[in-house]
Formats: sequence, C-alpha cells, structure tokens
Amino acid sequence: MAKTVQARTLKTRAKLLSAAKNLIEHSGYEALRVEEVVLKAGVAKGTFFSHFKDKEALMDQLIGARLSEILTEIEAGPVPKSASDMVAALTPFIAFATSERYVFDIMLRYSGATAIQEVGPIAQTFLQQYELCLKWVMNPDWPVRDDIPAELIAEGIGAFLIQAVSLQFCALHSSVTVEARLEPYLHAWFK
Amino acid sequence: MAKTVQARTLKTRAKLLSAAKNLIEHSGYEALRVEEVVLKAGVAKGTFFSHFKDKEALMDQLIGARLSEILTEIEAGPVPKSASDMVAALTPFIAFATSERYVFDIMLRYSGATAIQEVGPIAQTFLQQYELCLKWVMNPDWPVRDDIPAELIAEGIGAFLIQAVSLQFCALHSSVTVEARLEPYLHAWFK
DNA sequence: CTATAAAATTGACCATGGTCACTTTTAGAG
DNA sequence: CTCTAAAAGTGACCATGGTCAATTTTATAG
Repeated sequence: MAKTVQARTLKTRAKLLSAAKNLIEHSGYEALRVEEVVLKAGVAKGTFFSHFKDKEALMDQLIGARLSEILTEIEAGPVPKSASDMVAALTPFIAFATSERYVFDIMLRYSGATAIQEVGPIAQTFLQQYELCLKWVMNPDWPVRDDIPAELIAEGIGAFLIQAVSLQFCALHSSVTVEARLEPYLHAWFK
Repeated sequence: MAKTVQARTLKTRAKLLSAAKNLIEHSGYEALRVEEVVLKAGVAKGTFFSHFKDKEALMDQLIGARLSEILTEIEAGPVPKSASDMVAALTPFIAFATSERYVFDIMLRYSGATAIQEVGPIAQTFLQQYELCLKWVMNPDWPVRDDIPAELIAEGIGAFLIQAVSLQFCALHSSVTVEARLEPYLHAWFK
C-alpha cells in the first residue's frame, strides 16, 4: 500500500492549527500550552506530536504564516522612494517582530533552515523579505549606492532589521523606536 | 541584621560553576543538565536555583565569560588594517559562536539585556565587541568611510557578524565560511 | 555562651514538553 | 462484504527545568 494521506489527517491538523490560533489570539504566543491546544482540538497529546515535530514547529508554522501575510501586504504596496519611506513600509513587520520577545526569539532561531535541506515557514519569510528589499533596491530611480551589489544591500537590510529589533529589546536603548534606529543604518546604503 | 553574604555562598557558587564547566568541557553546552551539575557539585537542586535564576542564567555567565576572554585576547592583538585583517582578527569569536547552535541561540537571546536595567555577561561582551570595533574604526589610518559616524559603523559590524553567523547555520549557505561571508559586508564600510 | 533572626540549603513536588507501545480507523485487494 | 496492512490516534509514562515550605547553618546582640 502506498503512503497515502487520509482526509482525516488534514482535518485533525486543521483542528490543531485552529485551536492554537484561537488560544494565541486570546493570550499570545508565549502562553501557548500544548496541553490546551489538544484539549481544545479534542485530540490526544500524542496526536499533536505526530503532526508537529515539537511545539516550536507549530510556532514556525503560525508565526511564519503571519509574517508571510504581512510581507505580502507590504509587497502589494507602493515601492518606497527613500530610507524613511522604506522604514515606514516595513513598520508592520517590525511591529509583529517586537510584539513579543518570544516571537522574535522564534524568528531568530528559525531564520535559517532548521533541519538540513529544509526551509521552514519562517526561513521562507526571510527569503521573501530579502527578495522584497532586492526588488526595491534594484529600482532604477532608487538612490542606492552602485558600488555594492544589490544582493548584498538587500542582505544587509535584513541584518540591520534584526539588529534594530534586538537593540529594541535591550533595556539600554529602549527609548528609541526600532524605526528611528533602522533609518541611519539604511542611509549607509545610499549615495 | 544587615544583608550579609556568607563565605559559604561563594564556595557553593564556585562549586556549581566548576562542576558546570567540567561537564561542559566534556560534552558541550547543550548537553548540560542541572541535575548533573548539582550532583557533581554535591548540593541540592534548590540550591542551584537560589544561585542562578534559571539554567540559562548559568549559561549567560559561562558563555559570557568565555566570550569576554576571547575578546580580551583579540583586543590585546594588533589593530587590523583592512577588512580581511579584521575578519581574521574576529575568527576566534566566530569560531566560538558557531561551535554549537545552542551557544549562538543563547548569545542572541542574551545579546540585549534580559531584565530591565540589568546587563548580563553576554550583553556586556556585545558592548565590548562594539567598543573594540569602534576603536579599530576610529584609527586615523583606517580606510573607513567618513560620511558615516564611527559609532554606526561599529554597530553595523556587530549586525553583520550576527547575520553572517546566522546564515552559516542556514543549510542553504553552509558551503561558505562565516569569514568569507562577513568580508563583503565589511567592504561596504570602506572607501 | 546562648538566643535568635537572617541567610543558605534541602528535596519532595509540580509543570510541561515530548515518547512510544498499543488500539482504532481507513483504504483497497480479493 | 470481509480481511489485512498501513495510517492515524491514544494516553500512560518519562525527562527535565523550576518551586517552595520546612530545615539547617551562620552571625551577632546581649
């Protein structure tokens, strides 16, 4: 018998995801307990772990999906025309990344692929973010430095984003917004 | 009676740290179990947690101490004269950061201060690294861009470091060394 | 030296993520 | 329709980090 995926599987998975989403909507990501998810989904604990490698894999799914939504929405918007435009455009992404320390921790842990040869949902959004910035930066009337490859600039923006959010979580600099912190970095890529 | 710290406290703390160090030397950071630490130190489990807020606080201490050693050694060396020099100088730091995924995760989580108004050992090493890079970059015969504040460049180097190590842990790019990945970023700061 | 309050330590206990041998369900061959 | 093997699901159980009321040790006032 070939390895088939039964309809039941998809239904159970959907129940788990929906239960998790509801719980998170109510009390945030960090407070999520596997016990509560399976209770609400009406399945046994073991079932959870036959659908997700571990609790963080579920988080990867959920946070990844949310980030992708946000980036897709940003992508649909106008191409920014300056550093501050760019920062403004990225604001929803930043807002989500800073919404909970736990969320940012998961983002960092999953920003690279977790297992070899596997790119998880969050890792994919980092690629999406890279490509979005690359698109912006390759815009011909964009005043970006031409002595640096566009790919490097796009990657660098990702690095600066992480840095700015990290510093936000650092008590030492919390009076400055992430956006204000990000902008001077971006200027370094401009002519 | 005033709040005094008994000699016993220091002794117990030292026993715990030494036990942990031995265990880590033998099987790495990730494999460390609190249970084993207290067994080896000859104290009860509760004692551990009256000395360290949680297991990660111990890791913050140990990893922070190691990072500080490494940075202090780098600081004692010659001031690098180019991007590749700089990358070469940072190699011991990178080697430790990439030695275990777990170590890098802890570094990221603690890179900002954890609690408000408190800078932990790892967070301090990020400051140390920032100041080291600042010192290098402010060297008058250093060919760095002068249209960007030295402080920003130093901060940016930190961001690039993290980015390069993160990508190292990403299966997609693991064929390139961290050093090779870091260098082109650094060139962006040069004239 | 003794009494006593603060400091330090203890270990049974809890919370929660994760495992796995077993049971139930399902798809499809005959 | 029945039989069977794979797929899916179950829940008792384990691993491990962390808690806290009770106990022991220490410093020092009198």
